This record gives sequence, structure tokens and C-alpha cells, in this order.
Amino acid sequence: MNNLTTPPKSVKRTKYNDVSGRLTPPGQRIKGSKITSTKLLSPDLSSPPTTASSKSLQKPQPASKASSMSKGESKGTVSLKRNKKLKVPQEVVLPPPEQMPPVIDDSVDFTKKPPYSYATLIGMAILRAPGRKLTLAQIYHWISSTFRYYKKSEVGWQNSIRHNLSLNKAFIKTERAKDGKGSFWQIQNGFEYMFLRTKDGKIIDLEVVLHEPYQAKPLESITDRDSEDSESEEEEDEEEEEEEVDEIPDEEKRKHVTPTRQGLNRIASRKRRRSTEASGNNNTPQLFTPLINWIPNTENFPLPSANTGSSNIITQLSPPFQRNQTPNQSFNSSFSCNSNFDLSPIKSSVTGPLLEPKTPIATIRVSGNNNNFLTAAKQSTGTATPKSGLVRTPFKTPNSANIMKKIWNSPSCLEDFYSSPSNKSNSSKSNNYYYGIDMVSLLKSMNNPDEELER
DNA sequence: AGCTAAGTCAACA
DNA sequence: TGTTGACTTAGCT
Ligand SMILES: [Mg+2]
Repeated sequence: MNNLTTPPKSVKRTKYNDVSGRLTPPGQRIKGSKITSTKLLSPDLSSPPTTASSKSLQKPQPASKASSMSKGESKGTVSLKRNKKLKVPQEVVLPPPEQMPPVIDDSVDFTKKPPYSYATLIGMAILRAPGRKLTLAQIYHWISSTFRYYKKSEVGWQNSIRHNLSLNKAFIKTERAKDGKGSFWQIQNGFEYMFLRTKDGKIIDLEVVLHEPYQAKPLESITDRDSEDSESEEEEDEEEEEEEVDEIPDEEKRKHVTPTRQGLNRIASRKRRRSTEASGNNNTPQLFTPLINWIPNTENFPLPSANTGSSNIITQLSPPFQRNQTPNQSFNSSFSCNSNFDLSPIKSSVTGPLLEPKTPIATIRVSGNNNNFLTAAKQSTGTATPKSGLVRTPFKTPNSANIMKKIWNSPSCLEDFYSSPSNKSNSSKSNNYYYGIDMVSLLKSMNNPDEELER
């Protein structure tokens, strides 16, 4: 009789048996995630219609429960099959919400949908919220204020968000919000990891991310292995399948996380070589990484409230801003690279007082034959006009106990426009502009967070 | 060809 | 604001 009374729903449930709602963005697959598990998540999680039952959701139940559930149809087989797909809670150590890695809307084209699934968007928002809980309206707000693509005025994606909150068992309603309007949404304990994603949809290892001083991308490209660059290695770096980068043991990687001038210069050389090969002529200039003079400045760069011990990185995301739109700004060099070394302290010694790039830029010496500087030295000065559009840029501070505190900027959003300011007597150009960004006003606005950044 | 994650539209409470 | 279903799409095996 159980067979007969098994509601159609219980059959359909099999298609919702994945608690995660699979957060992989379209077109992306998770590969090599270490977090996959073959354990069963109780089918109790699968779609109880009431809040009460979803509250009972806790840890995965033994598989035996599952078979009782699917008793009607194909018994053991079904539950086994489910076993394979279900994701299981993982204990992850999360930093406090405000120290989560920043989520950056760095797409050039903001009519293009960001590469995150709705579930991931919701999860990212909640993980960064005080108390790790948000109301629906707050979720809308986070998403629309983080990604230019999502407009408050459009209802389609908001419908999808609601749909997702309901459907995805990792999102649970908790207490009623004060403001009357709905409840807080939280992430079911143990499922936070599902929402720690890179843009590629890969699950992030927070341990690594939070300790990546520069969030510099080309880890593999700038290790010292590179120095013996044979020509054969040519094709396997950068945008290739990174299936092969593996060989560097984790320890090793960590060690090389901080880009060295050498490493970066090697990248520059490679780019030059390629450019030369591509263009046929060999007048491509050699570029060098910048050496920046650092001076203390606590006025423009107050330290975030000292936050003990661990060597996490505090990240502030700048408000959305536009690059200086002055057409035809002069530049001394043009160098596009995936790494974020521009304003980073390149120097190998990282100790010192609170440091920052000598405000701003005026003293960055550019040009000349001195290899210590980003000298597009041999390259003629040119002009360029920054692209329009809002961007944000992260400002990161190592939260370490020692005095190596610095603030630097990793302007990954600037990859489409790299130019250094001319230090020529081109008086019409302001020194404040670095890579098309008015650093002074940007930083000021960060320190005066009074202005609302709605959209 | 079937399966699954994910997105869209929409009824309805 | 929240739940649910029908339907679609894309990638994988
Ligand atoms: Mg839910």
C-alpha cells in the first residue's frame, strides 16, 4: 500500500535530490574539487513542503532512510544512485563576513551576465553579511549593488532568486525580520562551501585565497622554474588548459605566491617575445616591472581596525568609479598583464612601517633606461583614452601583527587599460591619475563612506 | 538518448 | 514574500 500511496511527488523528488542545486555556472564544470563526496544527503532534505521540516534539516542521515523513502519504486538501486550525487556538509573555517574575499564586478561589458549561478550569488551575499543572514530584499540589494548587470527595476532575476531560495535546500529561512517583511535567509550549516566559488565555478579553498598576498594570478608562470625557459614551455602557460600546472607541490606554490620582480619581468619578456614573433618585427620594447617608492601615509590610508593575529588580508572594495575619461591621456607604457602587480609593493623586503605608494604616483619614476623602473623606456610615449564604465578595485591590507602593513591596490579591473602617467612636463595631466584612475579621490571616497552607492 | 544543473515564466498562497 | 510546477537549455556520458 505504500507503493500505491507513494505520491507522484516522491518520484519527482529524485530530480531535486541534490541539495546544492549545483552551483556551477552555465558552461562550467567543477573539476577536481576536493570536496565532492559520495555520501548521501537525506532525502528528507529533498522537498518537504513545510518550514518545520526544513528546519529539521541537519546532517546527512544514514542511507537507510533513503531507501525507506523510495521504497515504492526501485529500492536499493535508487538510493544508491542518489548517493552518488548528493553533496554532504563540509566543515570549513570561514573568516568573519567582512573579511571574505571581495566579489568584484570586473566584467568590461555589464550587459553580460556575471558567471555566477543564482545560488552562488545568494550564497556569496549571505556569507558576507553581518551575522551571515539576509532578508530577501537585502539579497536583492547585495546582488544589484555588486553587479551592474542586475537592476533593481527588473523582476525576472528577482523571481529566479526567490525560486532558488525556495528550491535549494542549502538556503533556510530562519527568524522573522524585524521590519516585518519576510524572514532572514541563512545557509544551512556545513553548506557554506558550496558558495565559495571562483568565476570559473570552482570551489575556492579559502585557506589559500585568504593568504594569497596579491591574489596574483599567474602563480605557475612566475615560479623560478620559468627562468630556465626553454622554448618548449611556450605553449603551456597562460590561457591554456591548466590541467598540467599541478606538478608544483602546494608548498612550492605557496612559496611563490608573491610575485617577484624577476618573475614578473620574465612574463614581460615572454610577452615581448611573443609579440615580436607575432608581429614579425622586433622593435617591441622590453618592459620592466615598476619599482615604487614607498612612504608612510596614515592620513589617506587609515588602517582598518587592527584585527588580531592571523595574517589574513583585509580587503576593502572601492566604490564604483569611472576612470578618468579625459581623452588621449598620455602614457609612457602600455602593458597588459593578468597579474595585479601594478601598485603592489614589488620589493622583496616587505617590512617597514605602514607603507603605501608614495601618494599618488607623482614620484613613480617612469621611463629611463633604468631597469628598476617600469620603463616603457624604449617605447615612445603615446596617448590613450580609458574605456568608460563603472569599475571597482580592491584595496588590500595584510592584517598581520608586525609592521609590514601596507596598503596596496590590485587593480585587476584595469586590465583593459594599462598606462602609466607621464612624468613629462605635460602639465595638463594630473599626477593623481594612475592607470586612468584618480587615486586620490577614490581613496578619499573610500574613507568617507557617506555617499550612497546604490544603483 | 538520457541525465542533470540551471534558468525562465508563472500560478497561487 | 515564498512555494511549486512546467518547460527549456546546455553540457556530459
Ligand atoms: Mg530553501
